[in-house]
Amino acid sequence: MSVDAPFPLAAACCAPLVGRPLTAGEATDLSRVLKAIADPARLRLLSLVAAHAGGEACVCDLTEPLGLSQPTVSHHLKVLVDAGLLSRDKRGVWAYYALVPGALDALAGVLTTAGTADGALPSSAC
Amino acid sequence: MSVDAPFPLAAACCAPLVGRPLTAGEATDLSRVLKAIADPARLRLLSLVAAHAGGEACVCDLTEPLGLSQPTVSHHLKVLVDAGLLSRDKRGVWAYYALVPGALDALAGVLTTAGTADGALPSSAC
DNA sequence: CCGGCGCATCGACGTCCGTCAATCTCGTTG
DNA sequence: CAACGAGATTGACGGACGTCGATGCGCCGG
Repeated sequence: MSVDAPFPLAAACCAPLVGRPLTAGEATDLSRVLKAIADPARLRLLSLVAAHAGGEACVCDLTEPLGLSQPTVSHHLKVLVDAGLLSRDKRGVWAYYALVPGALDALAGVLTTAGTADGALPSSAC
Repeated sequence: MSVDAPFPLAAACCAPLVGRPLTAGEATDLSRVLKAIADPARLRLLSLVAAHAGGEACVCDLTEPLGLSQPTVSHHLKVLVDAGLLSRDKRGVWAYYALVPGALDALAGVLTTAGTADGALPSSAC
């Protein structure tokens, strides 16, 4: 029951954080996604998945580089999936995780102080 | 004693998160800055300071919009200053907080999956 | 059909975090 | 010099979070 909003990033998107004060709801939604990546283990998981061959990796490929137990890695992966940053694809016995295209870029766009007036975000963000 | 690294963003900078696996130290440094903004109250503080006239605001301007007590607001501001995202300028009795230029953009650059190959970060990031 | 393997879930424990009331410091003002 | 006000610090409390061992669930090979 640790997840109530399946994709809070969608609500946090298009809220530039700089330029106008965030409402309490916008801040809560955005903080939900930021909390998902504000952890060393989950940051390393994201980079490990992104750097893996084919852009996807299974749990067994991630436990050893992190030095964490398999249930802990599975828990962190679930947090990232619930935040809309990773996708899960179960093929046979293995579960392959991959980056959701545009998710991290949308987050970066929210933090950018340039005001989204330049070409930093082509079309995948909103 | 809650702060040991005065500017962990400097170490986390130029670590793209995507493209090569993060080391444990890089992930810890980056998570330190992300934890600073992964809070609804601190996100609203950042947007309130940025949207305030002159780009700076004192504590008395921030307690009422947030609905939090003065010590709590002061605590959150200290966290943001320690993370290198806000600057504190005490003039007389009042303490004025302002955004550190380029800090949020550097964070956004770390999250961007484009590989810093485009013109998203002009020159202030690294 | 059954044993093994990959992964998710559950329950528990220790720690960290957000919040507040109370207090302290220190410029400003009368 | 004394009183006031803005802000920082302290101590304490409740809840959330990260981690693990044990267990449950599906899929595959013998």
